[in-house]
Amino acid sequence: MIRNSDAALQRFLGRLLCRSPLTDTEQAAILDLRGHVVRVAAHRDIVLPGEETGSACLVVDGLVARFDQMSNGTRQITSLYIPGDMCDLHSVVSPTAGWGLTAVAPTVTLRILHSDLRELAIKYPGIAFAFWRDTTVETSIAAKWVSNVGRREARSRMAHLFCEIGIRTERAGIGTRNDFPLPMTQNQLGDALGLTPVHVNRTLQTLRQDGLVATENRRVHVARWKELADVAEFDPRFLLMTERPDAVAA
Amino acid sequence: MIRNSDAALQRFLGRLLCRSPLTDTEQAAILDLRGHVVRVAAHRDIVLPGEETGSACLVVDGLVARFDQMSNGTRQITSLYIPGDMCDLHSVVSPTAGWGLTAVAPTVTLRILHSDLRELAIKYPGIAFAFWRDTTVETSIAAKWVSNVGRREARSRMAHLFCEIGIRTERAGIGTRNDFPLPMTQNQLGDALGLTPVHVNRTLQTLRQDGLVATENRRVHVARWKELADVAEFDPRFLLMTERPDAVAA
DNA sequence: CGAGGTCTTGACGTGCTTCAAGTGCTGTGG
DNA sequence: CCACAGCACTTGAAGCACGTCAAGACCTCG
Repeated sequence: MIRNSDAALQRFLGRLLCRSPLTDTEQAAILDLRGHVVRVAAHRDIVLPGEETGSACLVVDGLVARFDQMSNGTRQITSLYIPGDMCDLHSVVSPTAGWGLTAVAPTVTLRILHSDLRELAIKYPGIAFAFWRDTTVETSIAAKWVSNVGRREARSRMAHLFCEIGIRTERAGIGTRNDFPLPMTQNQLGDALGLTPVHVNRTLQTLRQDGLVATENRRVHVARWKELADVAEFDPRFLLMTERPDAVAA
Repeated sequence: MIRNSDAALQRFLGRLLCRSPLTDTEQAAILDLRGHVVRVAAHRDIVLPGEETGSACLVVDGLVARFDQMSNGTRQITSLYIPGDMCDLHSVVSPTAGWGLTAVAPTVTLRILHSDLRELAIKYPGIAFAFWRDTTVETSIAAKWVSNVGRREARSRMAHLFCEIGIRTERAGIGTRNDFPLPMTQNQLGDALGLTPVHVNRTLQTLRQDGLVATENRRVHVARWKELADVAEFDPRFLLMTERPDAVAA
């Protein structure tokens, strides 16, 4: 249990360091954060739309989604959080807005008090900047999702999501861009892409038939990264990683 | 000229104060910011996709859009900035990502050095938090755009944009929710909503025919706010205004 | 007075949705 | 160890929202 949460904090720190320099003291302060571990079953909501919580939610294992819900009950996933991501970092400065959080797959989370995070940000300006910078990553990804959903057809849209998650999981050390876990049902994939489950299914089939990706056991295997990225018109700059993720071989 | 920029800083300060408390000293520091005024003609790009700049861009007058460009040249607008908004506040902590900025209408901007803003954030922690909080508003709006484009049909989507801009312009003191400037062509409206200009035209017509809105001279007149908000399923919480914007009469 | 952008309209095509049914898997209780 | 319930996935057929193409009207400004 403690092992898990330490590993998660380490991963969170890695994510911050990927974009922001932090002194040893600051790094130690991050790793000293405490929270309690909460396990959530797949398809269980963690925070209901509009609900306010006093703690942020660090993903230790599994997959979490932020979603918006329409009045007819259909959902749109607006961001995905993989292990090492802090779901509610922005709520340190802003109370929750009307979004919900749900466990896409069986998930382990570490709940960390907003007040603890806020204290850290006040005490260490470097951490405040790192946190701020980390939330801009979310903005950038959200903006990309807008153009993805607004201007690309299903096939390209799905390819783009695969590329994004591939790079992010690789960066988090959970998989490689060519083979990574994506524990979502086709239904949830539809919620993320703004498509119906039926069309997700058919679109996925075309990607498979063209030999671009294979899926098995909730993992995505990318057979030809370059071609997939072409279909997606994928430009990784929006992920705001200072190390060029392009560098790695395709 | 100086008058203009003072008014813009005042408006920017008002926007910050709407969500963050600032001491008198901090407020004065914001108002003391200096920049140079740049006028931009309609349809002129301010920052090209991928370009980096050393200054943020405060909208004094007009309308600015952030956009993403597909390889075939089509654009998707990912955020709109009205007078008093700072376009590139997040680039104080993150270099530009691949987005472009364009003047939707004839626009006056005030360019403020990132370094000046960063200094302010370092010197006054209250300002750092206010800036951070301000960027979370952008995230929240972007997330709402995802669900808007992903899960709503054209009519509802357009209604939602009108509601959003109505509330934001009202808050900025530029108009009321029932009558506000929206200096966009139907083409640009399509770029914001993920629709073709032709379909924007037809959709707008249905809203007009149903007596919900009227447009003239680049202004939107909302005839029946309540009904428009219903069509949009508009819930203003995502704008993160501490004062309840609902309070005002419909 | 002409050029070019903006808006409008019509006809037609298509990507995606909807509805409906059926298959296969997995886990659970008798 | 089998029966069955429930969910995920798959497939087909039909419909609709929106895109595409094309042309014409209107407006503004040089």
